[in-house]
Amino acid sequence: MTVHNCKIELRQADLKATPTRLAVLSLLEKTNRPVDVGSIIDYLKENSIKADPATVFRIVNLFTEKGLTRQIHLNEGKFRYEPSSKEDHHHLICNTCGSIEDISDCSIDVLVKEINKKKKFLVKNHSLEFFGVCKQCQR
Amino acid sequence: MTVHNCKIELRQADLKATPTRLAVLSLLEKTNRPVDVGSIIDYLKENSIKADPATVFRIVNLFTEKGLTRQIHLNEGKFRYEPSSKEDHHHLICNTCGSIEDISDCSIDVLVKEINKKKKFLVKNHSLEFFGVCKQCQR
DNA sequence: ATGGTTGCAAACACTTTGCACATGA
DNA sequence: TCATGTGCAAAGTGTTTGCAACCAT
Repeated sequence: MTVHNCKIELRQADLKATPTRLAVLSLLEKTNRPVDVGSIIDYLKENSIKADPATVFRIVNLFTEKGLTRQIHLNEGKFRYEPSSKEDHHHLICNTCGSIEDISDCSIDVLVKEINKKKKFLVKNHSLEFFGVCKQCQR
Repeated sequence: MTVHNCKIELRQADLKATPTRLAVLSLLEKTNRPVDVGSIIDYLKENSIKADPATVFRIVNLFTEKGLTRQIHLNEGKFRYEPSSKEDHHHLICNTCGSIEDISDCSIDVLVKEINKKKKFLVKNHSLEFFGVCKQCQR
């Protein structure tokens, strides 16, 4: 996702395209794992974009509100964010090395339908994460 | 779960049965939804058991470590705890009224097996929560 | 020009930690 | 008695907020 594309994406969400927002969005787009605010700040620093933590929190909250990103939680004490341009998926989190792998072919829809029928509960979204040991760490 | 049973449970986990621990454990056992530390402290206050927040955090962490409780996260900024005596289950969280309903008949095992086969990832545990609108709030 | 965006400082919520004292077994 | 549990105070994260200055459109 180029910076130009990010600009368009921001405009479509009715957001001004400031340097910090562009940087955050393109970082999220290009990183293949959910990112927390701390890492975003580090990344910005490395790229000589100075931004206050408060601003970054405001940005990710706004992005999430506008549907540009998803807020996810991997049982840490903090939230992570990933672009909602990625198709709906879930994660395999390795407790040993901390790697995060995506899985997308999740047949959760069946469950959702069943819940709707049995419990009359209208599922809007769900979180599903798997914790364990990745292939590399198993030896 | 009686206080006496809680004593036994604590002893089995190699933990001294102090008044605060007994109270926390029996609260968790008798409450039918996952409880956060704030609520535990409120409950203790109401029952004139004075306990420092630090102590309560230590207690739930110890309980979780010893396998007496499970730590769960419902996309809030904090953790909740439930007794692991309850069979493995998941939750339906209503975004409107905040109600939390259990669902236990979750056919996730199939998924877990598939992940193991396809990705060679060894799943130790998983989190699965559904967010949406409960029956009552749908009108 | 002006309304949305940011930096700064302060505050907040949740959680952990060190240490001295207290207590259950 | 003595290892273990607790209270208190302090500090550490992660996150939000108010306000004045700033900047993208």
